[in-house]
Amino acid sequence: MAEHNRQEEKLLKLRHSTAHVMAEAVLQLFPDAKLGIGPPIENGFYYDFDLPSSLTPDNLEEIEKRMKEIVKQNHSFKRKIVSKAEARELFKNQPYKIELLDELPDNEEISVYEQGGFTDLCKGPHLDNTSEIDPEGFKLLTVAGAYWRGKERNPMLQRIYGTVWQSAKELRTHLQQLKEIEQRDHRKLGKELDLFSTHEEAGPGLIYWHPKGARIRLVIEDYWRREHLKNGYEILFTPHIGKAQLWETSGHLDFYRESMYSPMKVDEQDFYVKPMNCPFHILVYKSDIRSYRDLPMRWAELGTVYRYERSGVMHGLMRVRGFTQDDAHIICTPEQIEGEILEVLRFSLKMWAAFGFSEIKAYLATRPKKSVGDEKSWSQAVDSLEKAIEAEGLDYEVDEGGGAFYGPKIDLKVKDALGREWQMTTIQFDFNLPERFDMTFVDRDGREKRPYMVHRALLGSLERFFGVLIEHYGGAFPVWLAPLQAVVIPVAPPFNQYAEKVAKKLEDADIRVEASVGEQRMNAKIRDAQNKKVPYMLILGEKERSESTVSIRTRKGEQIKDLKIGECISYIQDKIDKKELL
RNA sequence: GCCAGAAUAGCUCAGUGGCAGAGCAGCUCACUCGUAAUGAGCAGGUCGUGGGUUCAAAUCCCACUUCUGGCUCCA
Repeated sequence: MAEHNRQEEKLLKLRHSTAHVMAEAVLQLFPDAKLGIGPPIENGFYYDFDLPSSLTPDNLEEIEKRMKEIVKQNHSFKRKIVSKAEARELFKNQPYKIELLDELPDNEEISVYEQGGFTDLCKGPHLDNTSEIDPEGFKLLTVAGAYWRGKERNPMLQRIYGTVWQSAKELRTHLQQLKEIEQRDHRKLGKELDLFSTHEEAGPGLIYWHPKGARIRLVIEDYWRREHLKNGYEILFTPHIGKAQLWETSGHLDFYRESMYSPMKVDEQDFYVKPMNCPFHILVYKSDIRSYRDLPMRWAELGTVYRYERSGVMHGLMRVRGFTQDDAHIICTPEQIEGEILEVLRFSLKMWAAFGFSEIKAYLATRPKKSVGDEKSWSQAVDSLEKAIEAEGLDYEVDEGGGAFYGPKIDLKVKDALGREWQMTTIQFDFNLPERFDMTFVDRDGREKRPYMVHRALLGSLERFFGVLIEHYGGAFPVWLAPLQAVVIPVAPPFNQYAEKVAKKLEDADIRVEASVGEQRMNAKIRDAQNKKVPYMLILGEKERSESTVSIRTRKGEQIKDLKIGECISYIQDKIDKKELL
């Protein structure tokens, strides 16, 4: 562990120091550049510059070349402590640095690092010498706009992102990884595999599910509904729009308006498209007097919501304006809450396992400064969340004060096949809506009491989940999810009839299958099926026809020969039932 | 929303002011072929949209739309 930390520490220094070298190179090439900040980040570093003109890819190459020269000059990184006045003199031409200086508390030690002719205001730590940077171990990747200190009112600087590693070999591995990420990009695969699209003429951030994508969604939804019904949930369907008054009661028009689509006027009334399902579920709750005997209520809905996202933030399926949440609301008594939370967490983990995700980390967000609800409820809520995480033995972090104003929450991040974390599941207390809607239940003592309410989405949204799923599997879905599970390929046209017969039998056994009886040659058909990432290709010719068998070729290229048709069907069905990859 | 870049055939892309191209996919025809591309032919475009400059615009300029990389945002 100590060794691990030392490695981390070393990488951090390397990255931070390379950022300084880049800043030096930029200043040499553009003496008027004003420096922002340049920290190390995951896999590399960035540095922000205020420059009179925008940087081009050619500039990046120049900068990179200059950096290599600097590195080879073996400058040492020298740390110096200076007074505020000295620092101010040192950075008199660097307004952003002066701004940072001004904000440092007076008692704090001010350090600067110097290498070659370049000095930067910096806490450190750094390497001892530029020679510790492998000139073939780094690469500048992209240039992007970034607001000074992340504030929208501030000027926009140009940020150069770079990656740096201890050796050229590690850099190559990282670049290979970036290529792999690009290959698996759900937008690219979505097009190649004909899964979904968006349309310029119809509006951004709105997803069209094509037959193959929709097929996968159907399988996901079917599984989701069945599991919910098996786990004590009821399923609701609610409308897509509601009157302004409803959103006033819920508080959405006060706190969430900028994320909502503009209202439409119908019969002199303003109607809003729903950005959330909760108020609708609450209306169902309030349609009757509820007894403690009725609780807990667990109501789930695949509810399609629309939220206004700023134009620059949309991203494939991951960030959209219209999406379907796998939403549910649990309404229960305070005594029931601990058990309910534990059940939700268990259910969630089961769901993730089914879809092939096993590395999961929890993030517990507690009470922020501004919040509603009493102290006792909050601490009970946080307590039940924490207990559930611990009972499931999940790795977790606490985000102190990171909860919403209306309640604490657990978010789950799942790790995909490339080791990237995605925030998906959220389990969220709500002390606000039950109050606003005056939700009650009649308790054992005959008195009306306020129930607890928990929002939860396991997969998050179907769109985003689908995006993650595509990238996790690189488009090669496990058999149970694959839109097409098998293709029957005759070696030549005379066996078309037998191919169709086999396909029919699989179809009767609920396997999604096609007979490839076109005029192409067998090799072309195999290639075609391979490119579509169909799990199984069933090859057949004279031998198979005479013996009523097939030969399976998996998309990994493995062959299983001479299976009777019935054996082939049970083979595939078994893989489907067990939710295996192949 | 902001900064920067991009948009050419269904897809991937070439084309820097002078007749709009290629490969794949599609269609037609031929072929009895055993585990990743058989061959030949045909068809396919208001060069994202609108305006401007020019004898002439895919190409230069302006606006808009959408996408990409970031920033910001995500009660």
